[in-house]
Amino acid sequence: MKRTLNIETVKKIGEEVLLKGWVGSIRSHGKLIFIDLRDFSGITQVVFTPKMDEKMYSLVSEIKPEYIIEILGEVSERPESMRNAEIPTGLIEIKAKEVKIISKAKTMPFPIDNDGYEINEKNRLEYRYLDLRRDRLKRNLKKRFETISLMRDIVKEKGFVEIETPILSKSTVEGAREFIVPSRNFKGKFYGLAQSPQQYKQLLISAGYEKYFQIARCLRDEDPRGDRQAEFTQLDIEMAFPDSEEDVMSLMEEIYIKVVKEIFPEKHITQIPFPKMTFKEAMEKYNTDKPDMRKNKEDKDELAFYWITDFPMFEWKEEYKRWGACHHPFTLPQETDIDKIKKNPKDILAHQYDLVLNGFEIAGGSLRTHDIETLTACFEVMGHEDEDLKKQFKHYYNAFEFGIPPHGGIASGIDRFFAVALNEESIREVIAFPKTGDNKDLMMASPSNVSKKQLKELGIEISEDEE
RNA sequence: GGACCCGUGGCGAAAUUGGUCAUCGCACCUCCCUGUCACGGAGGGGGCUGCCGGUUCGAGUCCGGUCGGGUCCGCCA
Repeated sequence: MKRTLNIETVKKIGEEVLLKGWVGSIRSHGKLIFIDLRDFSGITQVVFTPKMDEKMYSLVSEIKPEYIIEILGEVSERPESMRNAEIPTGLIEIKAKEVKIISKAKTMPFPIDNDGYEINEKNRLEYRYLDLRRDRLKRNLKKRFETISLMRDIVKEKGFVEIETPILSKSTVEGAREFIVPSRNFKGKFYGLAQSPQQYKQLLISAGYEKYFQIARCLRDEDPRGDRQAEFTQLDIEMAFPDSEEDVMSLMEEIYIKVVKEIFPEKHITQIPFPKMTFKEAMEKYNTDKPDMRKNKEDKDELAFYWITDFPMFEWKEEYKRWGACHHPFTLPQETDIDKIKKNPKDILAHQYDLVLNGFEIAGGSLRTHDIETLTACFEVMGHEDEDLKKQFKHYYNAFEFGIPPHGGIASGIDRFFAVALNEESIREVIAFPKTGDNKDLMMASPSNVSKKQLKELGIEISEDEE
């Protein structure tokens, strides 16, 4: 007999069904026993009485919470007074005829039938596979999937093509610290894990893939925060021949408006079209480049999207005593006079824009430089020696020499969006297997030691003295 | 790299100024219960208070260190 999902039972009153799932609460009244059976679709109440087969009935007393069981029974409408309006299947219940225990379960180390906010995260992360059983995380991850699915549909409709780019990439001096991966074939050399698909997507543009997108995994070896993980997901977009920044911004805007309308209908957006503010104005008025522009901060359902534009091109990096890119080195300066760029880096603005939501930066993008002279000037400002630069970005320069159209794009950190949209304080609540504040995976106990053999193959020695 | 917060049975919390205070709820085990849906009732087991050291006649309660978790700054092109 084919299995019926819990949610489908309401359509099968009077029919015999086979249900499979996890045991939730068990309410025994002696002879009459109720079990809430849980599957991915929802919960159904199953009733056991002594009328059923004697052997089967005695088996019921062995069932404990979180056992996985199979129920053969009849869907029956509940008498008026016994209906439960709280659950979608509250109108019916299953009169059990047969029961089978498929998998037993130890007692859970912490409750999973609540939201789990009060449980120490150490425990939740160590037993993440149990933590994921709770409704809150199921709901979050379902919404996450629905949103990503819709995002794909929207950009696909507009002719964008999703292309996967390498995770195993190259380490570069600019940007976030990368995780590095030792090469076995070339001892002493390392890959860098991609901190974003930035260069790849620009090269795809040069190759004529005019509208690119990717639900892309990015990795950065920086210290995490409540809104940051070493490993996170971006909706990454790039397009050739944009008429202006507006082309990119309006696309991202359209995506988020649709997502809110269809996936989060209970939410309302403060202002459409999304208002714009220059970086200068934001810093002067709010002393931050990601101001929280909600009108009523008590309102859980308010989403205040805001564009911050006209970022400076360069910023002084005190640590290295040189100029660095405010966004990234490929950003197109608003100044076309190369001499001015070199002479007054601090005054140069960039064609760069960030999307802010309730005080969180949820997207950042720019038009990119597409002529070698400007690109070279920018690198010179940032103090890279010419030779050094050519080595680092050789492929990039070469590609430019073969021609690349004007282009621009944006990347949206969707974990952050989900955290805000799902009223979660931390993005860990919208990621299935997140890591701790020092990038440990408590469940897998990673990072971990590797064998001497593995190290030898890689030509790596671990020094004994750790200072 | 830095600052701050937290650490009591499986989970969550409580223990006046350091002195029978290791308590409560949930969970767990046993028994009773035919209409519950956070079922109800009776009884029971389980901790020496993250770890190490110090102060004190005496520390869960004070001090130092350490380990673990969190928040923030740095960092995050």
